[in-house]
Amino acid sequence: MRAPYGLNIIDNCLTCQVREEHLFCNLSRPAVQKLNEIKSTAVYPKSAMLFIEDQQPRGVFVLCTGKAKLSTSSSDGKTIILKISEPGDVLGLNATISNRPYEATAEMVEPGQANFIARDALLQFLREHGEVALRVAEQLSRNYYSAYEEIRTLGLSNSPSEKFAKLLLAWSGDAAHSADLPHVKLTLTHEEIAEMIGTTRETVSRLFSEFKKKQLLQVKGSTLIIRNKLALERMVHS
Amino acid sequence: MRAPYGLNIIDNCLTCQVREEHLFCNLSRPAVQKLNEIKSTAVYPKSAMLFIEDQQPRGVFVLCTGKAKLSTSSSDGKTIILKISEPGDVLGLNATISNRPYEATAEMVEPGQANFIARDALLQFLREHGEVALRVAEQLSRNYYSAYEEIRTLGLSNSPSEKFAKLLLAWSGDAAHSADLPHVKLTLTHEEIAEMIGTTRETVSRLFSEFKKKQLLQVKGSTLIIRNKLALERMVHS
DNA sequence: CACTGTTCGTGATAGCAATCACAGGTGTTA
DNA sequence: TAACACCTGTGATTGCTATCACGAACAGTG
Repeated sequence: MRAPYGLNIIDNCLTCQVREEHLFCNLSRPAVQKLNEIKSTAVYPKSAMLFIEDQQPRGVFVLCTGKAKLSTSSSDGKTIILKISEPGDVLGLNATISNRPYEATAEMVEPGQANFIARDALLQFLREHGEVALRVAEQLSRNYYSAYEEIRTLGLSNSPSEKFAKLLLAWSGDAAHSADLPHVKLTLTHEEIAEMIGTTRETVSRLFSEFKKKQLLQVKGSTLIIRNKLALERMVHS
Repeated sequence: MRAPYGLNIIDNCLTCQVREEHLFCNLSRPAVQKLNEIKSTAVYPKSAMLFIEDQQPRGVFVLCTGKAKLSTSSSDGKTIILKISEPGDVLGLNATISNRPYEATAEMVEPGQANFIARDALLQFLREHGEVALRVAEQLSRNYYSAYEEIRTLGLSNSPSEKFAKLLLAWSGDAAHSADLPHVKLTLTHEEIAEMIGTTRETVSRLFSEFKKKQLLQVKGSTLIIRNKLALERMVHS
């Protein structure tokens, strides 16, 4: 895994190509310029920690390439995964804005690149560019919504099968379709899936078996195929 | 309950006396002035709905007096209570900022008074007063943190007793102490408590019995006394 | 290729909490 | 004061899932 990190750094990933809703997109020319001055780009290997729960916030990370896992854990070792962040996501924004400790740990699950913006520089920047502060508010609001969804999932659906179905549907949402069936690349272990839906590894294993038997899904190597999206939606039925 | 609502309207509760962290506090003179122009005050009876889940956001409510219950529910009737809002809290901010449907229902559990600020006026106001936009970001960030805590509670602690202990500790946090023991006014039904910790009414009843027997708490009329805070903290042990 | 560590599948068991059922309280209205 | 609606306590039962236990599959490494 000692690949040539440091090579092929994407020059300017703040100007995003991907999704419109991202922070730092479609900004005024001077704002973009200033951002480029205060950001610094780095490349991270797999399982690198961008930041760790309870650390004082140093600043935000804008993920350019790769994926990062956001998780939190309790004193007795139990862990929950809150989100798998994709390129374009801004990590550590809440902690940085409110100057509270990072509420989660961000760990790269795939090697990738991220821009770092130090807290002081960011706040200064926001004060100078009021337009962007509102964008930050919107981003925080989106963060809140996804946290909120998480609460609904954990609080309202008690059975693991329901939560598992919900997760599969979320995955199939941003999946490639081939022959009309959504295909998802399976990058998480059963253990990690368990941490996402608040259950145990064994239960996830059994859920896979059960869902395969019911023709809801199919696994080919590391590719997961959703075979009956409708049935999954009925299980969630909310 | 047909009390003389409309009387005794607190003149200007936006300028807050209570807590410094509240939005709309310590603003510049012109900002306060403008706020007073665009707000409108109303009085709500018990169980009045300020807004309902999935409605298009009309604007934000700043609670002046009384308490409001924020809840969300699934199609099969299960409900979770997210938060009991106190005077000074801003309700509906996320939905209003991001122009998505209200994510929860806000219902008055005690009669009270609230200021309403319509969405358009608020956004206009924020654009004109960049200073406040950052404050809004901070507020959203706080909202996120409490949502986050909720996730941790629901996701990391599986047993109802643990969650119940956590709730009691949260209550005792802002409680009056008499003879060194925290006293809490019990305004919620067991049903509602159950909805806060994601369990059933019966289980809450049993938890009360169990905790009484273990000398952890005591109930006198509608007053709840925490008798052994330390033991509760050990149960949560995080 | 043997070795080691991780991931995965699945049986057996036990315990906890949801569910159902019902009786005793409390408060409110006519 | 009677009637009613709601809240509270508690028993009995059942089902689900965490836990323990083990072996198989797999990947990386010397």
